[in-house]
Amino acid sequence: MPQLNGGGGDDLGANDEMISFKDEGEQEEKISENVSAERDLDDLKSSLVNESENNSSSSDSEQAERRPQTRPDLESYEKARDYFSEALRRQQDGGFFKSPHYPGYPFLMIPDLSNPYLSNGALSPSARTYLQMKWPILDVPGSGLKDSRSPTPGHLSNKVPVVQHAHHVHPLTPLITYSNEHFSPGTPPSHLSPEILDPKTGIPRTPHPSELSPYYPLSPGAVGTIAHPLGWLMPQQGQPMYSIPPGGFRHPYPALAMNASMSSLVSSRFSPHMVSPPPHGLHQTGIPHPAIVSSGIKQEPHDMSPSMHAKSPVPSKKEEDKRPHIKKPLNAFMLYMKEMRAKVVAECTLKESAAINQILGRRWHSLSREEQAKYYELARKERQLHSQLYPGWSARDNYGKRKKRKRDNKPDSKPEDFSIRSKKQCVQYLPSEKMCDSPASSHSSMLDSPATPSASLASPAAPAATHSEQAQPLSLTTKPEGRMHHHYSLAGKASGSSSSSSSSSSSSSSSSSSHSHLSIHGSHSTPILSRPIPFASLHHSMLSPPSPYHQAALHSHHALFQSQPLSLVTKHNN
DNA sequence: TTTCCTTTGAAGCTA
DNA sequence: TAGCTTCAAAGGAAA
Repeated sequence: MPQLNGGGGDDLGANDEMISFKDEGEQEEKISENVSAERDLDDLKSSLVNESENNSSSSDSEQAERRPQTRPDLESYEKARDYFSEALRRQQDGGFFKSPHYPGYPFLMIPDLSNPYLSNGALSPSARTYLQMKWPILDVPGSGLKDSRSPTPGHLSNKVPVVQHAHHVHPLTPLITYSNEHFSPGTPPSHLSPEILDPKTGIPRTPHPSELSPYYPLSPGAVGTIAHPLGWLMPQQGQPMYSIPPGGFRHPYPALAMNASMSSLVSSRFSPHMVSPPPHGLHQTGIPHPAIVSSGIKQEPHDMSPSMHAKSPVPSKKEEDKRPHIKKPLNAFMLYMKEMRAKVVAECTLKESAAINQILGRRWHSLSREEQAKYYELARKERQLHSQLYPGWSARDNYGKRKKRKRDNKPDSKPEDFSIRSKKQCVQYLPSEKMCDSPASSHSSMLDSPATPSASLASPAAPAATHSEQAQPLSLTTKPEGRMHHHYSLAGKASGSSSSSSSSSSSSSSSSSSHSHLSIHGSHSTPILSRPIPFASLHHSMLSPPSPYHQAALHSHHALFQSQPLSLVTKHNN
């Protein structure tokens, strides 16, 4: 959401972070973000179970009432115990699950990138500081850069026996593209070492390539030829986001080559003049930007041939096919999602990305404005880097690369029809009341999200108007159909006010994902201001002073949801 | 094997 | 310019 600075720039926007997702009747203090997150997960899981179990028989209210009971007492107890113990442990560990530490922004904190190490080989304080930042451009899979306090996978969660990559990945690891440290000839300082505990032996070990950041990963082939230093570049979660084709590193000691090229990369990125796009889609460093992928949507690293260019002026169809697919830079939420996904997965057995994404979306909204601002800034940097690496690239280039979704091929579907469809589909991942309240609790984030990253940076304060969507009763409705926004556009146009159409009944689902329905959930930033400001929003954002606002918002939020929440939750039966 | 689902945000497109 | 669409990640589920 565009930062409305008019209001004095102070954050009216950070309200949502103050709104914790609580179970019905839960009034106790928000113990910790972890706990609430755990609850979210639990709720989501429970709701999923409930929905499948109660799919066709129970009414919304019934289900809502019954829902808490579906959770066995024992399980609840254990979960609660786990929550607290986990929260306590994490606090003791330094609060890994506290908001990630982003003391500043990389470009502001690079005192001496060319010589990060002290004479004794230790990382200089300045360099260390830099490394702890997220460097959007330089992706250091070096999860090892993670805060030393970060728990190792082994103790992060006892629920997940397997190594959870993200756990030893620095929160912003995805953005750390390259680090001198990682490409230095020597072994990284112990405190930055990517060591992780072997789940079996408990002995620290060098993480497997697959456990490292996927952001700028090497191709499997490259991996095999590169020793430790480049291990930092290994994919984290199987599928590399950005791959380096074989031959990407031609230097016998890629680490050295990378190290040498680092300064040029850094300087080029932040020097006044732009860097001309490297040939073959490779950066000057010889490492392609993560966004470069082969022509296929999900492409393999080896698909990229040296002959491929990031962008050719007038490519023929054939050439176009061969041309590497330059992915869009990740936005703030995507960066956050990449970072947190593994954590969410680790915290629960839930594996479905759709469900996880819902949780992540809620968490995202629960983040403080400052925390979100960090991601926005990182995303901005990422875009900046992307634009520098691929000056001619446009998001349009990727249009049509994906196969059109079926729903897109239903132009004549009427809103009514659509709603029907949505009812059937939305159920699957809908966590019930929890999900419903999530939008309400979250609206702030979108409000907070800067229209432009720079704006957010300049004034992180969130626009007051945006808050409006908070506490929107309508937000309690369930999500109809994924991708709804595509369909909703019809309804939105017809109704003029999305809220009216979607809110009409509990059955009709509003989609948090629906852009046209933002007024309901307030999930999208940009258009919000133009839309009617909900009463709640006025109440929350306009009338409440920034500081007290959090409290007010929280209270309002709870009051609102306690008064009318679950009834609005609809269950769509398949 | 392909597409869907789900999330938010950025950018492109359209009227 | 407002509003809508597409794509970005991820991985299980469904077709």
